[in-house]
Amino acid sequence: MGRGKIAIRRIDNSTSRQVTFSKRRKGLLKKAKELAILCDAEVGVVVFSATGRVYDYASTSMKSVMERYTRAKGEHHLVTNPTSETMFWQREATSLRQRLHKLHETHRQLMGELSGLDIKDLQNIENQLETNLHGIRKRKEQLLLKEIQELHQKGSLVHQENMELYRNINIMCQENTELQRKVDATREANDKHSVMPDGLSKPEEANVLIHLELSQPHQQAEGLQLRAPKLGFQLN
Amino acid sequence: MGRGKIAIRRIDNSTSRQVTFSKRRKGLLKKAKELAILCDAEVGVVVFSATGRVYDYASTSMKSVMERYTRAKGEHHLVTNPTSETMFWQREATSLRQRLHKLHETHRQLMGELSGLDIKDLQNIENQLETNLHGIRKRKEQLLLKEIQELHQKGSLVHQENMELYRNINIMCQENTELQRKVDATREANDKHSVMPDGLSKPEEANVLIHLELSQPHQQAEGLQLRAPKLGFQLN
DNA sequence: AACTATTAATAATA
DNA sequence: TTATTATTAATAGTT
Repeated sequence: MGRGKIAIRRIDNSTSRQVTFSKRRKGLLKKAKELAILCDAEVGVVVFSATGRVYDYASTSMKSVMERYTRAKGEHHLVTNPTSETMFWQREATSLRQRLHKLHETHRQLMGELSGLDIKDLQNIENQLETNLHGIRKRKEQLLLKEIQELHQKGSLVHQENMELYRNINIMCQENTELQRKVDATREANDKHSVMPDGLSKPEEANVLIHLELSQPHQQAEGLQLRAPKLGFQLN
Repeated sequence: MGRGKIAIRRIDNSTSRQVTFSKRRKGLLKKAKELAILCDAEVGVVVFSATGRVYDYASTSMKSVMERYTRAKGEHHLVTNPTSETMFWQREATSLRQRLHKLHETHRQLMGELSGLDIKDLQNIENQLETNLHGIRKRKEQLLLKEIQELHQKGSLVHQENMELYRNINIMCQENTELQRKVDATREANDKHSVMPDGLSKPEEANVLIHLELSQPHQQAEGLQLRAPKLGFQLN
């Protein structure tokens, strides 16, 4: 795969050997990485140049790769004879790794990895998903309903407060009117023995107050009709 | 460098992942070997498949490579120290346990364990599930359609066979009739110089044969009308 | 380091 | 798994 074909034997020319080493080392590590990613494999590569420099790649960690390797190859004595405690943890790790792998598979299936499944498998997963979807939606609905209920309660409280305020306003209005009447009555009594400075000003003031007295209850009733019934409906 | 370009990420399809693993593993080990030979390097490669199988290459020996590596990387006696080895596996187990736990959590959520999730979380999961459900259904539909198509093809073949059989029957009928005519003609010739023993038997036989000859094509046509058009419609 | 003409690897397919 | 083949990727030789 170059300008020419080369035989696979030690390159004599030192320079071109160096260059080739650099290029091919890069290529090898790249391929190792790709293999690990594409195929879900654990990969470790170690390269020593002729001059003794080290280059490496490990998809997980070189330590993990080496430990796993020696264990898989049954060459424990290469390292120190493992204690029973070490062996316990090794077994633990192996077991965990298997469980993890299995769960991963299952999870992948649920997440849409469907190749190699027949109709029956698919049907099972579909049912499972539908059940879960139902659960999710039910839960979501519950949460939403709860929130709505809370909002209604708040609304109801505010509404009651409103009612209270309207009542207060009404009372104050009536008090106001009462007071005005008293004021008017007092003035009338005074007018019997004092000259009126302006013939038009008093009647006008009185008219305005009467208008307010009559219109206030009307506005109030309208306000209640607009809000209270609506809230009442939503509460159910 | 194949029929198409592929992105470097885990291959979903399990079969093609396995095939790719096999090919690329071979390629990687070959490249490692070439690098070692061409450039006078010491090379070690270890590959674990997703299922846990080990593959390796070492230009010298894996033991040599690993020892040289650990030496070069800073006198890690960790590997040879039994206590640290135990600790390594403990850490490994802990790490695996954490990953397992996390995946379990995710999985549980997907499987309907919903406590502690807010509306937003739920919405996300719902969307995820819906997407997956879509995928599942699409895949199911594909499989079913494929099956239907295959059945149609089979039906079509059977139908063609039927047509063939009908044709054969027709031909045989005609031959039969022809033969009968010859028989009749021969008998008639014989009758000219021999006395007929039974005046009714000959004409009856002839009638029956004529009836068969006429009725067979009729049944045939009916059969075709019943089957061919139906298959034709379903095939589209 | 770039640049390419070539070879090698391999993805899709059977 | 194995084989084939159309393409892409790697790289040998060169600048």
